[in-house]
Amino acid sequence: MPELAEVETIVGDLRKVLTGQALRGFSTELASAIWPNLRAFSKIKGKAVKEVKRRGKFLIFFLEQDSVVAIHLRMSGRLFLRKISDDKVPFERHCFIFSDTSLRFSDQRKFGRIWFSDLRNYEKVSGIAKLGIEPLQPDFTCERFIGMVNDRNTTIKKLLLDQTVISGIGNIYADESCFFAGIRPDRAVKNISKKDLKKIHEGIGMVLKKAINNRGTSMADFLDPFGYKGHNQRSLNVYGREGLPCRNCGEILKKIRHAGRGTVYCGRCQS
DNA sequence: ACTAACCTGTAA
DNA sequence: TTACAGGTTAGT
Repeated sequence: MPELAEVETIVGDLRKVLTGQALRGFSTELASAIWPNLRAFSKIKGKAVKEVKRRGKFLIFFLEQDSVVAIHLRMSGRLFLRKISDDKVPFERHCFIFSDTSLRFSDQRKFGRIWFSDLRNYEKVSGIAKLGIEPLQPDFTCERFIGMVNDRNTTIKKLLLDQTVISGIGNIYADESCFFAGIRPDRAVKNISKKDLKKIHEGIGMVLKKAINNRGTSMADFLDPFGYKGHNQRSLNVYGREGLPCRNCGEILKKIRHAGRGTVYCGRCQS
């Protein structure tokens, strides 16, 4: 479910509420989803949250004494802030307990993962170490993007979805970025001109910034830690709009399967 | 490079 | 009953 914009929304909310708060405990009903094991998580007790950050689609909690909790929500993961005494949320799998509030990890499909490690190892064990460049950081320049594309035998959508190249873009924002640039998602990157690559680079920034300003895209599932939907679904041009007219030219949008994912584009505006 | 697998639920 | 869902990984 959550891509960069949704994770950024969650991180921003959690940062305000949880920074400085001390953990009192952790419980789970899905031990197979936590690393390394439940016993290790007992060490979070008493440690306060120093910082909450995002890297790609990961949420990272930096705790006192060089401890780190990394979370990946995968497809159906959600995080909710609740009072300790509140009822369980639907599909609740794990719970971080603070002094008054608790952070509930809900995950219908059980794909989400939590890692508990230290500063020296958390990137390695969680997979964060393999992540590519952050698309909203200043070092993601157009020149660097063109350099990444260089010589690759792949399509633009596959490249955008490859977390080891650029981190945080998922199915929604890959399709939206391609629409912005007027490029079909299944175009081979070697056939894309530098001018068009520049438009894709610009599109990535525009699409992601707008989505963050809109607090994420809620098609069916995404909710922020307070249970509210994002509203970026109103700004989407292609994702989820197959069979509807293109907002730019009126042509009916097509849906294909590409990179193993549903892929929507306008056959007239995108080539 | 593509597919199945990980899971559950919903819609066609 | 089958296909598909915003993600990733381990297999052919």
